[in-house]
Amino acid sequence: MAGRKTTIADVAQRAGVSKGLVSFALNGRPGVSPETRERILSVAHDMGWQPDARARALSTNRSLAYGLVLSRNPSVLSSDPFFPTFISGVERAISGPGHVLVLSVVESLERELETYRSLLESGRVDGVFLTDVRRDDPRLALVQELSAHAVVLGHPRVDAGFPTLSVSDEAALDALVAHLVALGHHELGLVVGPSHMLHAERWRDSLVAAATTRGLRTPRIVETDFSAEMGLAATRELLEGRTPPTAIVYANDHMALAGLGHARRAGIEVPRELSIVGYGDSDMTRYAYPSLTTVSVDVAEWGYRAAQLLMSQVEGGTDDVGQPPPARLEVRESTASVPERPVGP
Amino acid sequence: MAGRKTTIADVAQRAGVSKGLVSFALNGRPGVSPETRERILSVAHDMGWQPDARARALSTNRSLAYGLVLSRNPSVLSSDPFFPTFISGVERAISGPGHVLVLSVVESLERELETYRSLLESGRVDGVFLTDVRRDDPRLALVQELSAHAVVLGHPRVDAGFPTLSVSDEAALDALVAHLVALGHHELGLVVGPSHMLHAERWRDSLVAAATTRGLRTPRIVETDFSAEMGLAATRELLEGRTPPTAIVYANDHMALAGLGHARRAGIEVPRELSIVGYGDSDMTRYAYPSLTTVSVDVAEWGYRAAQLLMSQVEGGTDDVGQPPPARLEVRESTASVPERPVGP
DNA sequence: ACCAGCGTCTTAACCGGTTTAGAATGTACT
DNA sequence: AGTACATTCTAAACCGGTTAAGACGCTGGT
Repeated sequence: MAGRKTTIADVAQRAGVSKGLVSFALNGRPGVSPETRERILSVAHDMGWQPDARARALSTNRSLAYGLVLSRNPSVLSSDPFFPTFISGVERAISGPGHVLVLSVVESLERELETYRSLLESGRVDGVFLTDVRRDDPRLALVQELSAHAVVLGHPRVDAGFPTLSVSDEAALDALVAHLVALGHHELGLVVGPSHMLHAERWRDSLVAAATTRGLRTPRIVETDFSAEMGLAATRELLEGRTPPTAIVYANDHMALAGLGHARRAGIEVPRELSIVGYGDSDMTRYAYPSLTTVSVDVAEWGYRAAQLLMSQVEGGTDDVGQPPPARLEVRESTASVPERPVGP
Repeated sequence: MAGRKTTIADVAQRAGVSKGLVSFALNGRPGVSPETRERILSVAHDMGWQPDARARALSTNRSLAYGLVLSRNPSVLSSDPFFPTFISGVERAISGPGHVLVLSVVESLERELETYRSLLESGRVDGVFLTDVRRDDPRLALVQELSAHAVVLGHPRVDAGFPTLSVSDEAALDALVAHLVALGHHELGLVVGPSHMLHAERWRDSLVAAATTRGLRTPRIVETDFSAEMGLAATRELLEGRTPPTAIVYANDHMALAGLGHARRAGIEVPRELSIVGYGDSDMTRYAYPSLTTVSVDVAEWGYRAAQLLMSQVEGGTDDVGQPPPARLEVRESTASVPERPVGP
């Protein structure tokens, strides 16, 4: 009894009109008399008609789908709150109009590029999100070559012709440095992300700039891949130096938490002997002890706007959805006055 | 100069054959002479032909896409390592064959059901993953009604006719209880997930069973929604009771970490005065201080097999991919001998 | 009475693949 | 030579929608 799915032709036959008219009626286009439209709609409803996404995609040359490809390695990905949050924002924007997100996780940059290419060339998606933009990122060239739609997440330093959406965090980072300076800190340590990622580079530059304009020495910098493991190693490296920093700022929260764990294990009291600062304001920063001072970024809103921007790009509109709200400093328990004597052996 | 995408018809014309034959050649089907096949393939390659996923989906009635709908609230989702890890496993299985994952995040159970329905009815996906199965879960009826393909993540207690894939954890949970008993613990606290979720219920039952068979009193149980926030509240509730437990087992790692934070804040030393156990073995358990004793679940492998199973279901095959490896107890620093005197005021 | 113009509806092509029926050709067998 | 059969290929229908072009009837103006 299940039978075949009811198609637009079934509806047309039952309503006694042509396929084309049914299509017009269902899409609310003019040229259908009110009574007929009414009848078609009710027949379609009675028959439980649902549009076939594939057929529609083929004839309109629109999939109503958007692609996101993640190339972070699984272990970083698992503890990174960015993507789940970002995605939930994206969904909030696209699910209303019935659009859909195609997500891909890959293990290498080559596969990442291939995946973007195949998603776009096969017409599976109408546009893509580009996150973690790198220097000379081949994805920008690819998207341009395919003259596809894209939204870049990151900072406008990227000179590609794509709309860009970024959370401005200079002010928050400057406020953070001001906060640390007010607490008496002179020696900052920075645990940064991979320098080939533009946003990691920019984050570092913002902090260095804030530090120097506020009269601090150039911070010690250790580069990581954003993983908790490297966050831990970076912490150790910083603390074992000749003049260990009295405050360490991490490029994400879980590296900061790993650093916090290391400090405690090494018998260093946080924040009395060492101040620790995260980035992102993920859920766990609130529940750690001490709770983590961090920089709050409204990632869901970022995703929401990025999706809106991408949709409007595809529609050909030039809607300006506006930039997401700037980052905010969130002072919690992990930062305090600098200890009287430097930490260390 | 970009021009239109090259279609199969372009290739046919250039190779001097019919559309149909090109299709046969490209799909490696018999009935094409070796030389012609060769020629067609090389022409297709030269012209940079790529199949159009939409057209193929329409004519084959297969989208080569699979759906996953998450209905957890964004804050839980952001710190939950399950899904990113699961998804990375899924991707590893499906991306080879060129299939794709459609991900959706919704805010309510009604929307969840609607989303599954629309994904399946519109033909956007060929099958779905069902996670977090609940009692009388309407999704099972839905999938059956649509006679769609699905793989259930969770335990075979579900009597639906769908293939089920679950990580067996009874042995690990029993080993965990044995471990705690060996350390002298008598009073266990359990921080469980929502009781309407079958796997939460099952997790609780397994632990209660292990506890009673090992001669412990029935553990105190507090139910949560898996969020760190409720994990914290549950910890407080347990510790403020008349006879507080000497060990608390949490249904996931980030609740355990929140509990750990609370204990430390309350001046309770872990593990000297209180043992804490997580579940899932997420990355952060290693980097916390003390590092968290937990139950290790190979979620990526679970996702990998689930995807394989789903693909084989859709192909009509009855491949048995086998169950994922069982959970393992991972003893770290957060469990130790029971304190001489009970904790508390 | 005629034509213009409008609103309503149908026809048929089209999107880019897959697939079935059958044509054309060659080979083997009787 | 005639038939049976396999191989290779073509033509055309089909998947389920969208959409351009045009048919048809009605109204109103002259």
